Amino acid sequence: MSVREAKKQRKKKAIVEAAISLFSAQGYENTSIEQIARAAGVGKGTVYSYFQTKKDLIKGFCEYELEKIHLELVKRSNREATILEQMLTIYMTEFHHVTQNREFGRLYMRESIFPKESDVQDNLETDDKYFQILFPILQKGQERGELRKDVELLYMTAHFYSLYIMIISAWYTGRISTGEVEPAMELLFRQLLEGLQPKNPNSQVSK
Amino acid sequence: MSVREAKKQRKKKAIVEAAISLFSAQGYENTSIEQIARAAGVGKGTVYSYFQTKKDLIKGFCEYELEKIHLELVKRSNREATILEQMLTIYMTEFHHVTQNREFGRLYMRESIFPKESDVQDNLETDDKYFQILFPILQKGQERGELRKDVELLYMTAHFYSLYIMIISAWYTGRISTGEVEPAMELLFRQLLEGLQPKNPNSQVSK
DNA sequence: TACTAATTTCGACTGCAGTCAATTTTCACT
DNA sequence: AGTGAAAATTGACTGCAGTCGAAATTAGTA
Repeated sequence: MSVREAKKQRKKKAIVEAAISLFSAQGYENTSIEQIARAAGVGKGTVYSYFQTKKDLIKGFCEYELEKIHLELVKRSNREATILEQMLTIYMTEFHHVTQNREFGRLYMRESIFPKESDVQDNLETDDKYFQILFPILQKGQERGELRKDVELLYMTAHFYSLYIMIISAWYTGRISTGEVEPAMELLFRQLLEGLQPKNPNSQVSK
Repeated sequence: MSVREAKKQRKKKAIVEAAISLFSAQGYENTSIEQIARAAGVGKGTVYSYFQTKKDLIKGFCEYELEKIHLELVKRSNREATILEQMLTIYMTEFHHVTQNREFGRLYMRESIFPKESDVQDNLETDDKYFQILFPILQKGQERGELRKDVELLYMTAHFYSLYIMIISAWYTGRISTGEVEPAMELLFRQLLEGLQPKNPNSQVSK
């Protein structure tokens, strides 16, 4: 790596670290780019040559965190568990990280779920990494007969992911507390697997 | 109504209308509060006495639109149709309005699904209106034996709503086109009703 | 009507995100 | 080492969101 490249990497890292540390200490809104620049020992313009907007700084951090989460998931994964258990593990691990970084998580989800026209494509590769984790699990579920074979894997992931987003939203809006997340997720996943229709329309029992 | 009240109402309306017209003409980002104020014939400070932030102007507009949507839904609703059909009608009507106001819809969904800590409670009442529309439909579905009786109505709505958010997100991120929304929604809703598990784990047929 | 208190309106002001032209640093080649 | 082109860095500058205290308008009272 050339001297130039090395310097760039070092500076980029310094900027992200300064940003995270200041955001954590004073909050995102209360931290100015100029503060970050000074803390990182560079000029304001330099920050903008590495990150196009202030929000991109968050994204830099979150993508780094996601990397860690994905590694953690691979380690934790138990291929012998049921689909329900594996999905719960995956999404609860993810949720755990969100609780650790509530504000960052919120800003990140906003951007990745409803992105500005202009930065749509950035997120697509992050999604790919997700699919790489979920596909084999769900595929195995189909092979084991736990999941229908006539539902495409992409749709399978969509079902689980949509419930995850929904629950996170309910948590952010205060409709459910931290402790209620896991039971709610389990119940919703279970209902998703079983379906909302009665198995036998004429003989259902109220629970 | 006192003279003062009447004036306030008129001004508020003038401001919202000026905002919508300018946002539509030049986009949200390219419109300044000062422009809106001038167009509405008031001072900048006055705008801020009616709306706390620029985003609130969007919310004012969207809530007005939602009102219209809800009325439209009540008119359109056909209580004899299947749950699948009714849910499709409701969410496709909503989606139609989103397509008409792509940018507003995006900003609104961001705010309502992942709101800032400080304005969480504003959205809760809007949600109530939703439930008022969905609950009776789903309840009837339960009575008719189309839906399980052992799933709470709140959870029922959560399932459908979560898929809706997911699809909207897929549309905003360009993963699916406008024309693909309806078939995707129908397929996902159908899968949700049937469940992701095979009915009979040992005798499923690949489609 | 006249006077006072309460409410509303206003635009000058502050602070920050993001831009850009000028300057400095790095690199490739002699 | 010396030179010129390319890339990186910088902070002064622009434009706008949001604030705030002073001025104007309205309501209440006699």
